[in-house]
Amino acid sequence: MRGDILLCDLDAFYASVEQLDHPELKGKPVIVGGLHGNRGVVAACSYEARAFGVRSAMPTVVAKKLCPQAIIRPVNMKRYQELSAKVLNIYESFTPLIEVVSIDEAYLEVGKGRGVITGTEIRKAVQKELSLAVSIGVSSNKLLAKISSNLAKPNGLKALWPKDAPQVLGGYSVRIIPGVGPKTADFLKSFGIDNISELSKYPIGWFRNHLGARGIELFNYVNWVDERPLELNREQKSIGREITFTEDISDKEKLLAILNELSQEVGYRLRKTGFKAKTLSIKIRFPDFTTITRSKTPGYLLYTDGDLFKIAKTLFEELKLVKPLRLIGVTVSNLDKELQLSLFTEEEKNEDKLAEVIDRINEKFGNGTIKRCGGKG
DNA sequence: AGAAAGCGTCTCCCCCAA
DNA sequence: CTAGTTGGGGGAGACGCT
Repeated sequence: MRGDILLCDLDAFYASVEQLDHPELKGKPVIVGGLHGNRGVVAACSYEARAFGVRSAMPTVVAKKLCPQAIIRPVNMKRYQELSAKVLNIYESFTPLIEVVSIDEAYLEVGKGRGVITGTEIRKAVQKELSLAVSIGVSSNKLLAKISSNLAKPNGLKALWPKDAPQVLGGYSVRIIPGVGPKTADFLKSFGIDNISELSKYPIGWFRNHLGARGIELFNYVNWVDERPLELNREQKSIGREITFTEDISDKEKLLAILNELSQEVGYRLRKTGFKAKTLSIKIRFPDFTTITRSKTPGYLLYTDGDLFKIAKTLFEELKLVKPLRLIGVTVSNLDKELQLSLFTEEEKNEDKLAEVIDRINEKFGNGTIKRCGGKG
């Protein structure tokens, strides 16, 4: 039997960091993101801004109408990553069983019956050491931990166990279930289903018939059954870069030049993380917002800027575009770390192999089993 | 009604081979 | 010999997060 599951979610993370780094913003409506000519959207906003109806993903022009006095800050991803790492360090001092979901969110597993006390201590530690608020949901599975973390916000902790869930959650919209977005909610509404207790009346066959494999998962969820284990070593599956132009672009040469830039940026990040890619996709958005992607898996591993751009260019030209574009992007996926031919020098290669061997042995027999004698490490 | 970033992952569908 | 099944890979788009 596994232990208690915690979902730790930093409150209004980007906005809170801005308020932390710029104390004059404390207590004020803050919007992070939202620049980019007049085409920006809100990436994150403080609770003071939310009081005016401002939300993530809202166009800045709309947010400004709702809250003209909001202070708009650019995204400073490096800083957020730095603080996120510090938060993870604190989590690690409580348990080694951590699944990092995103920059501001992680599942933790602790001893059975220890969830509430550990969660309370974690909240205190993060507040004391980093001055950040973290909301925590506690349960015996990931689903209810996630849902109760949302009920705990802002700056709270809530435990919710499967036996209490029907009573506590029955009246809430089906949208509280992660994975039930606007489309699924609309579909359910066409059957007159709005809230959790209505949905939970349907038998498994109904879910299977109407929603397939996803439906069976949803049936389990709405009965508060969720056996998903924590994924402790999640590896990145794709690397991408995209840009929305401040004004639509139709010039093909210009678009190709931008595609080249983006390919180089993706190539740099690919090599920096030691991956090679099997697949490259380009993404294109037209002024009317219709978005398409096209991808290619050329049969050899991609890692040089030249190869990335070559494929991107081919995909772009195959589209025979005539309309102007609003956005263009490049993404690589099917990442491969094993079969890579190193770009490093021979010496660095040996250095890497040695590091790898040491890592393997320590993994197998425990840390500190072997170490390097002097030199690097 | 009008406005809509930049990441990333998931899921559906198709095709092919065993 | 033919039809159905399964599993993997590729491609496209939906979805979710700040």
